[in-house]
Amino acid sequence: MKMLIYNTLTNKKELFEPIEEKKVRMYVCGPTVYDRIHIGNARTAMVFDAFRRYLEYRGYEVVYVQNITDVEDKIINRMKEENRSFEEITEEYTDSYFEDANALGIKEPTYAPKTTEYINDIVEFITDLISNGHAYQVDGDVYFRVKSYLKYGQLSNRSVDDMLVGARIEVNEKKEDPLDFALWKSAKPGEPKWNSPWGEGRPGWHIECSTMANVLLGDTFDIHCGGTDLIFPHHENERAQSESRTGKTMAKYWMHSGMVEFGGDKMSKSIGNVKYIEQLLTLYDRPTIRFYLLSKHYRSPIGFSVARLEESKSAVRRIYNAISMVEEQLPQEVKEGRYDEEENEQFNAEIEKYLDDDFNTPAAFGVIFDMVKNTNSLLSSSIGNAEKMRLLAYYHLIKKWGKLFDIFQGSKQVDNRLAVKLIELLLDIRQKARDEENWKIADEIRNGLNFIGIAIMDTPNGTKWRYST
RNA sequence: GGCAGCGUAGCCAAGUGGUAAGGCAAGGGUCUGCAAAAUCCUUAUGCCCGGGUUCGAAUCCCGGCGCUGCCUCCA
Repeated sequence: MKMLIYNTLTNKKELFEPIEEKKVRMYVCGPTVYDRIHIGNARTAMVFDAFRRYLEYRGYEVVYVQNITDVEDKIINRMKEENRSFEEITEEYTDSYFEDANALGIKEPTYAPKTTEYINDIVEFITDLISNGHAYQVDGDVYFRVKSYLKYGQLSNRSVDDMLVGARIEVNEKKEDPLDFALWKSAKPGEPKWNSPWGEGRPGWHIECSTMANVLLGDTFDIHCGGTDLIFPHHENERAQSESRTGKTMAKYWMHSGMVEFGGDKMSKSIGNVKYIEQLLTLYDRPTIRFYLLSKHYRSPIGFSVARLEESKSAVRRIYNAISMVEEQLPQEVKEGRYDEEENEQFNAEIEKYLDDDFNTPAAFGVIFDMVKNTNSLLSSSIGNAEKMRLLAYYHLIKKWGKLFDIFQGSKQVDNRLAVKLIELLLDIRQKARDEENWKIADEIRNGLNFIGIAIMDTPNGTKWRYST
């Protein structure tokens, strides 16, 4: 097995070789808890969670760290705007993050460290940087000395000289150099604060990730992930801090997921095109949203629109229908669990081939649809035992990958016997109406059931029903 | 201006040297009392434009054009 991943640090696909043979340690930049998460936040979380699932499928033990940033300017702004306490805000949005992530089928990280619980480690980290000359204190602030880290700019492919040309660098007379960034900020009245050797204050934006990654994953770990918008300055600065402190490589591979674009504009708070996951989940189910987000390569930008979600909904339904039809037509064989192993292996290998190549989920989905097509084709013709075994090979394989990526739900289980009996009763009545060619009554029942989410299919083998999405 | 990347059918999207996967939509069948969120088939002599390399290019090189992200709020 050879797995390739695109490394932002080198701008090319590289053979993935974890530090420890069977273990992968990865860090994903998680949410700042000042608001509900939107589709863009969800993409990053979902893409790397899916990649984690695949690594686990491939036999790696994955230590997956995704932080919760609960100290940050945006939280403080929100505090002021809403006149609420710091704790109220961070607790509310930490809870809502996990609620939304859970609803999307994103697995719990191995560790979900919060900045506020690592203040001592952060202070220690900064102390080390000051003592080895990479940081300096001015009044109650501490800044990182960018020019002391020779590789600064390597991750984001820019030179220190070019950065100085940019006009957006904040003028701050306390800094030795305009490029230097804050490790520790002294507290202003009313802001959350912690004690430190430099006085009361709070950590800067980047230091918490460096610290928590170091504590939980060690000086050098395998993969550092996040959205492309974090490459600069966030990841560049994290790397500078960490490597200046340890003198070692922080992360072997840097993976970045593309942005979600809304109407040609990036989904940012300032534009106001926010689609909260909370809202989205009332309109589309989890498999549809997951399929949508995973149906484009993780590194490319993805357009967000109702049309795209509708497409995904139809596509997922197609997979689901094929699976359901096999279960309906071959219930006994499905239970027995036998299938054509050669056929299964062949298609499985193809899916793995694509996923091994920089986690190409859209290409892998293509293979699933090939199997769906084969399944439907076999189902609609009279077949012998060999074909049946092929059919079952597809069935089990589609279910396997569908489950791994959670892109379709299994048959929706009916948990209400009374409801089922009522549906069956209505279908009996409808059948009687149909026998008498009373189409008005028959259609009324069909439309009525349809309205409450029950789809009716008249087939040569009788009337079938299923839940529609 | 700098850096990274993108431009493939009506829409979405794989493919990065060997002759264009897949999805949605559409059209035509099947099924049906009519239907369906069911199913089958069909749908790019061509991959932004112009050169070049090659037996062979969507794929590599050069030059354009257009688009996106980042350049201290961002996942």
